[in-house]
Amino acid sequence: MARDSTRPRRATIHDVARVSGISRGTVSRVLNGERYVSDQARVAVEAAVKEVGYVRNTAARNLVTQRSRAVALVVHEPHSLVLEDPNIGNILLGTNAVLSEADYQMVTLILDSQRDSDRVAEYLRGGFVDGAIILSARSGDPIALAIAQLGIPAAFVGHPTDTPDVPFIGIDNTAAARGITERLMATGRRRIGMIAAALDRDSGSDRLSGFTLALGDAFDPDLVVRYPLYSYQTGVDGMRELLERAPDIDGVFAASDAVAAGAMDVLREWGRSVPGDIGIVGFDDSSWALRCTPALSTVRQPADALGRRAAQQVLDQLAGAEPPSGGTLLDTEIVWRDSA
Amino acid sequence: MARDSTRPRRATIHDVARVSGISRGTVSRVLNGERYVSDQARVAVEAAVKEVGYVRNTAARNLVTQRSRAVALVVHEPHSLVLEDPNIGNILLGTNAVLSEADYQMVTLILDSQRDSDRVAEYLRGGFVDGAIILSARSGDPIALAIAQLGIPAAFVGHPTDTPDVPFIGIDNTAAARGITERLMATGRRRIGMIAAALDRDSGSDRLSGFTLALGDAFDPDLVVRYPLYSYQTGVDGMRELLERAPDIDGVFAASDAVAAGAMDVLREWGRSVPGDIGIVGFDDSSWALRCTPALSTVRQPADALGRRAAQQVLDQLAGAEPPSGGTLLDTEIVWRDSA
DNA sequence: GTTTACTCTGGGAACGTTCACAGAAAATCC
DNA sequence: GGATTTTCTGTGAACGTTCCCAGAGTAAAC
Repeated sequence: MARDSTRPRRATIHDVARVSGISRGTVSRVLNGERYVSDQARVAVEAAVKEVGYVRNTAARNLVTQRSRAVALVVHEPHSLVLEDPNIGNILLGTNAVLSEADYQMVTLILDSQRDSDRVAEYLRGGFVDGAIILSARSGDPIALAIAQLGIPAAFVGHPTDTPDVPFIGIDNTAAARGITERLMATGRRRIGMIAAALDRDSGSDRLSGFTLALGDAFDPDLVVRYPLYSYQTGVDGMRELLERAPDIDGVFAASDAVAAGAMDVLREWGRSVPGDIGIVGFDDSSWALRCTPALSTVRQPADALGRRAAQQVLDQLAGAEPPSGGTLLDTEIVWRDSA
Repeated sequence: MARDSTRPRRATIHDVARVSGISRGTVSRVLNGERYVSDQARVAVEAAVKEVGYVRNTAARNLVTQRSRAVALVVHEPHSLVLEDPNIGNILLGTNAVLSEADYQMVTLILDSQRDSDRVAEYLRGGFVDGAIILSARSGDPIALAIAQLGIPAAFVGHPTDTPDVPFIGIDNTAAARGITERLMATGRRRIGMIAAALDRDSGSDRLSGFTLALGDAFDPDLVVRYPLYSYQTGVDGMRELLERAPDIDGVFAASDAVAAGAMDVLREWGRSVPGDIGIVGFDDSSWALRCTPALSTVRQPADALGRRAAQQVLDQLAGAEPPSGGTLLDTEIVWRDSA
């Protein structure tokens, strides 16, 4: 290619050594801010670095130090969900913030199919990254096993793992769901239903468990409808089904804010007032919540903090800390607004 | 750290050579799928690779080949917008799909402040990546200049650049806005307003230009309200302002779907029927559009394709192609639903 | 004044690949 | 059957760092 011939060879540490009249070893020490360097040498090196426009070659350094200063963020979700899920973006930002502050790169791996899954294992084994943060909704994820076997510093975001060696950062979906359901019950509702979703994921099944626990004896299995996805459409379909099954329903716990939004639109359509006729609560405190009319009561999930904590956990392991067995559950918070 | 002592040294190409009884050079040829390797040697090497669990050391390869097989995705947006913008996620997925198919890594750099901007330039110069894809909403972005100076293979997503050397992939916001406005006029509306947003970005100002062009002599500056962000709240505030200024308004072009959603909720509040009393159109064809009632007529923006094309453009340059001067504008499509 | 400790420097070796080259072996050509 | 081409293989060198060691100089301790 034409541009290669015109682009000058990049300056190396040897150029800096030559120009500054200081040995390669000392230049390296200056570059890494080590002790035992005279001021005189430091100044000379810094001047030479500027003069020749030196910037360190990452590959060479990685080769000799046997690390890459990069951490993978593995997003193991069907592609469509990556966009739907209001938390993933925040987790990503949190992770990125912590890593870049520690001068680490974030390498994003988005994978869907089984084929990809093998590819990822390959990367992780290949030393391309020093550690990994895995976003995965399901327990028993094949990636989990690969990570545990590799013994690479890692952390899961989202749910307890089967592998005690790999720590996780998550929230207690069961307790949170129970909490907001109890709060809904405390408003005096008698016939409370749930639009459950994503029961193949821990978050989905745990939220249903929490709901069941809260209701106790008052639990009526007929008032639970089940759908595969956390989505607006799930809310639309689920609310219709609930209204047909139990026209006297007066409270609904929607498995996510998006679900709640769909449900509220159906309620409006059916002429039921919220919170007058029926109280409704969601989960996530995503941008959906404020956009509903009336504003949605929901559980705030600290997505940004999840990402930050996971990144920090990996950095700690990289610094030599033992990974805590088990994991960390971050606190959720009930945000009570006007929908119930 | 304890785990280091237990973790065995990783197998190298030398181990493969030793076990297979084939020389290092030939092993390398097998690994890279080069010609001039006997079947016998190939089989022996493949067996040995499996036996010792060999996986190539990326750093060593990068060092000698002088490339990293990684491309940076630079997202230059305030953090909050990264989440709000319905297109960024799709662009990211498109980019990721193309890169990973070509066996390239995607390194995501999200930056906000000026400090970060310097850091990114440093990475790009440091050979950490072979190329870069830059998502930037504004022309005149400082990153643009840095990229152009570096002469590193790159592509912009989103808008024309000031730097002719760096190609861009975008859409023609002006033409698209003009198109949908004309379509709205064709439904017989007489008093059409616009809720304009993000006029500091090319997309925002171009959409306003398109609107102005479409209306021609019928353009009434009083019927344009301006807000800083593409958001639901902008739609709420903007629609109220328009209704106060011109109670007889019968058509609205909202600068984005989110804006349109906010506007529609205000219209419902004010008792104006859509599309009976007033027709409304948006922009993006994001998940907002279908979620509105009635479903929103809007302009479909091929976000996934934008990401794909940009990635392909960078890969082509990496393969030796000359970057096209100027750029590529992808087609948009009017999606006509029920809101107008 | 000798030991001991600390500070600073330079250069060899190594990290794990790929590439270029030379030469052997096999296939093809006249 | 010799010359030429093609296929295949092994080895030395290089990529640009960091780490380690040896040694020189200087300061502190006895």
